[in-house]
Amino acid sequence: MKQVSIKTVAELAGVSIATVSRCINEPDRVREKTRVRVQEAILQTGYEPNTIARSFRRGHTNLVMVVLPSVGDPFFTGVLRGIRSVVDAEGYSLIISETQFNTMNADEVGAMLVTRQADGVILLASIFPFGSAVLERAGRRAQPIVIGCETISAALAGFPSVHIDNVGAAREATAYLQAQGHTRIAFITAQAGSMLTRDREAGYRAAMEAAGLAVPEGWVAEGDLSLDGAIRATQALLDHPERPTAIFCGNDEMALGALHAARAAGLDVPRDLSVMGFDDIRYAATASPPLTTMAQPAELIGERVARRMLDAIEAGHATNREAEIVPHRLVVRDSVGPPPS
Amino acid sequence: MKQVSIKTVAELAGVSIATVSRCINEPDRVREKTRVRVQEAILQTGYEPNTIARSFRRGHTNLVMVVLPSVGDPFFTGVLRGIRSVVDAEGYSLIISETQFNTMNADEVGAMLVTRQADGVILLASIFPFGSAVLERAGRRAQPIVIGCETISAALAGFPSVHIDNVGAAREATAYLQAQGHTRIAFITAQAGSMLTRDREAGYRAAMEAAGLAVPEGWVAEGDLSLDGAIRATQALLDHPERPTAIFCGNDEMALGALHAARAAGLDVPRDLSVMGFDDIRYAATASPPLTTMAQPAELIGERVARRMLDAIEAGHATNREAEIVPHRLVVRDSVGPPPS
DNA sequence: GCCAAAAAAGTAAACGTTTACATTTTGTCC
DNA sequence: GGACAAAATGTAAACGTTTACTTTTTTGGC
Repeated sequence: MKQVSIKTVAELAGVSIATVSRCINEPDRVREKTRVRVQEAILQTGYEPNTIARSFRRGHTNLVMVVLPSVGDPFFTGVLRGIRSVVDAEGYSLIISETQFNTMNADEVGAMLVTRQADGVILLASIFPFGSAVLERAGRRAQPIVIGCETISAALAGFPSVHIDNVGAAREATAYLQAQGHTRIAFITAQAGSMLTRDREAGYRAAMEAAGLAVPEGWVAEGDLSLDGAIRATQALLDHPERPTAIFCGNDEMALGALHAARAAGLDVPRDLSVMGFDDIRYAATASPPLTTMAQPAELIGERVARRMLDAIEAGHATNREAEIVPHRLVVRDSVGPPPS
Repeated sequence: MKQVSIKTVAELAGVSIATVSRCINEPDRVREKTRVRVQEAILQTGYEPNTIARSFRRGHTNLVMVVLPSVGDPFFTGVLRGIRSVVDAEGYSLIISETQFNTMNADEVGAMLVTRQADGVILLASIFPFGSAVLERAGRRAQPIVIGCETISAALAGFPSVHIDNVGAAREATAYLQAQGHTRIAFITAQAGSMLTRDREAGYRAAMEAAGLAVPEGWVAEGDLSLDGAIRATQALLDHPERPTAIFCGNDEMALGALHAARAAGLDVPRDLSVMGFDDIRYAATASPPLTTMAQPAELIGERVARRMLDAIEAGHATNREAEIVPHRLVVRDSVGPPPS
């Protein structure tokens, strides 16, 4: 069956295809009488403009690509919600690519851009190697990349970015644990090599050093960013010869795992062990016990990132390449208490 | 700066554009010597094929649209992972549209298809009104819709679908609660009008009726599919003059909320109250207490749905319009026990 | 009713690819 | 080395829009 194109409509309405196109895109420029005739023809034929042809002609797709570790991570879900709220309003759709916490090949991202599949790319996950290919190409085309993750942006001065001060926030979280009396504080990080919790680990270490506290070998455990990984990491920590009295987790998902592992080991949180999270995902408040955590404004980050992306697309290049720092906030609930005496 | 097109490459390599195109798409059909010359020209110019032009010419986008309530719902995250695993391998990308648990306007879905923005649509959320427009148009174009949710497919005989037997599964879950000795079993459903838990509610009611048990007014509470909604619903249930001894939740997210509400009310689960979930999301096993739930094979559903979508795209029409039923499975953990005496 | 200006509509090219068909080159066999 | 088939390459059209430019029609003032 043949596609009904603008030509079909034009013939039925007895006008030229240009007029039909104008009826759709700038109705003010055509006479009322013709307009209704064309409208009728459109209805009658069931015509819908062919998006591909339109994109082709216009040179853009109205598609924004988002690269993130996983849509299932509640933190990224929040960021995504923010992104969606702004791009939706402007008629853009989202192509979502998940790295599953691996490092995405930069060439894939570059290809996406250079290949014009998307009008821009929002990077919430680390890609590798950063540098030459992507930068050069994206630059040459003036196609926008906006970043929503500090550790990436650090490596990439010159790209617009939106994020919290991860180092500072982690330092504050650690300091809060110290203020409760803890001196034996462990940290659960992502797998080695991942950049996702790198700054948080740095903040943790800085706070420990500032307080003159040691971080023995083994106190920084790899939790894989997952529930299961964190359960294993917590078990290892509880078996450590110098068992910590508090565990600071690189994200809330892992904190949920730590809570479970502690419970499974017969420990009461926070009486026997304190657990601190990071992100403030929606499950944090209803965890048992409710999780004390460092909140990131996920949705706000998403909104800002998307706004800047759209501005850049509009302008044809990134107008503002600065890093924008959004506020973090300590949320005190019940998973942190004084250390056992 | 002008876009590097196939023409640029052709000129540099001293061949026609057709040859360049062939080098890319059917390299066997060009002589070794020419091929390397063209390859060099491609490298030298940094040429990448323009995806839009290619899609335009080929008539498809290699994009599949997925319409779902929310990517943040762990059940749908699982389905999505399954979908992605199969479409990735075939070079398709995913456009994801979230309805946020509202009913999506069918016209939007129809437009997406008819407009050729995507090669097919996978429907995991209800859209409304189902019928005329979408059906007719999708049918006319032979553009594929595949459904991964029974309550939609029920309304839509004739579209391929993959799902569990929701009614049966809910009946079994309810029967399991009855087998533990419960007679006062409540149900937390989605908001009124939502189709998402409709069949599960039907299964619950059927099991109650089969056992000759009453379902007093107010025992089917609206939980909104969210943590907060379920917390409110649970509170209402606990205040009910005929307080139930077990609560069966339409999905695990709500069961997590119920667990929290019970704890907040000073109740011990399962000693004072039993809670049964549905889906077996990844947080179910680490909840406190670990959640007894009816598992759906989320990832499998995703894989099957995607496979059928791709087959349909390939064939140009849905080859197999049957509903495919995948198995459910009761997962017994610790949130259900005998009723308090 | 005529004229100029403004508004409306039409014509045709262009976007970058792929591909049917035509042409040229290569290889093989005698 | 000539004839012929097969392989390689080239030519040009087509996909459905949008839009710069041109032509036609309408409007309004006299």
